[in-house]
Amino acid sequence: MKPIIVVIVGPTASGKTALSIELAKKINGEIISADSMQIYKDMDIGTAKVTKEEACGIKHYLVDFLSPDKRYTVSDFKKDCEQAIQEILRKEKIPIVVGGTGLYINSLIYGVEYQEMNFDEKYRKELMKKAETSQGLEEIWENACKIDPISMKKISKNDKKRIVRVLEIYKATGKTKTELEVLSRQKDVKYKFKVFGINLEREKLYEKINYRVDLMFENGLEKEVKNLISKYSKFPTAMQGLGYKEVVQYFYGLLTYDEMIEKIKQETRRYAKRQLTWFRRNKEIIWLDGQNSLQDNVNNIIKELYEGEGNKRKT
RNA sequence: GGCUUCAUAGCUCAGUUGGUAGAGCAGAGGACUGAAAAUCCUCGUGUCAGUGGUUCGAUUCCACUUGAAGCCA
Repeated sequence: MKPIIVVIVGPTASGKTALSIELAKKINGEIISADSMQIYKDMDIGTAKVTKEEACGIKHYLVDFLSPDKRYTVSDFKKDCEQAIQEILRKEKIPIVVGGTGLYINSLIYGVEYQEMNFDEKYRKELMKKAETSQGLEEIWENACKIDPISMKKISKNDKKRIVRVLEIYKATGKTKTELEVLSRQKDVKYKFKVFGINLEREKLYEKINYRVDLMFENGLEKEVKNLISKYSKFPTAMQGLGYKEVVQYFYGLLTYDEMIEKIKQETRRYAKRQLTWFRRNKEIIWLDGQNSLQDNVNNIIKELYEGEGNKRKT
């Protein structure tokens, strides 16, 4: 029988961290983060990383382990996450995967298999440069259509990143994105995932987000960003983090202090909306009301896990 | 108190030489397989401040009322 893995998703500021820790205490679990920004070291406040006190001694995996000048991708996550799952299971504990990065979550629960592939930075830069002009963009769009018309049906003419990706895949592997996706779905999923989603009324969620951004500044986000840019010289992905780029713009005088705060709040609200769109698509998610008490939601989760087991035994 | 200007979508404002209106922002929905906190797609009816008048017809012209801003006392 496949081991059960608990997965908790939800938009930013919905209360995933607190819930996962309470749950871990109750069911003897350990936590694996599925968050594309919390992986980075020296980025604590802006990513709302768990603090030592919050963690209550519960072990967290895939948090705070990578230098911000390093690249990290879904395929790395998939590999690292499965390794962490193995390790937790070996200790006879229950893995709890928690995070808001939908792409990472999907790679895990749908068992996407990634082939070995080298990243060609020069080629990407070349393509991105071409894509800057509308003529160049048109050109690479046509190339991509010739290589992989099936994938291109779903990709907008303006979606630079995805067009570039189609070309990158072909250059690196000689296969099309469509072919790779077929290969990626060949293996069975190794575990049984129970996915829980936290949701809140939109207004309540936005209030929490706004409050959290204010708190980040009280806790010294500016100082954190200052330290970050003095310590590292390049940020292939870390500077995509919400909050970080806006503080940098503020340092350069491109935004006033108030504009910076408002922009971070707004971008975070939009991000939360995108996350909800992503998770709502997954019809297997069991939704929890973020306004319930932690204990209630922990109990709801445990009940679902137990019922799942019970059904298995009967059949 | 007098004069002037303004009053249109949640906000900032266009516009209609009289035939009931449209941008940006905000917001909403969606997509998503190696950058994903990224990237991209779609969506605009609102007593055109109120009341009356002129007119076949007024958000547009006129009068008054209300509110805001400015100038003069």
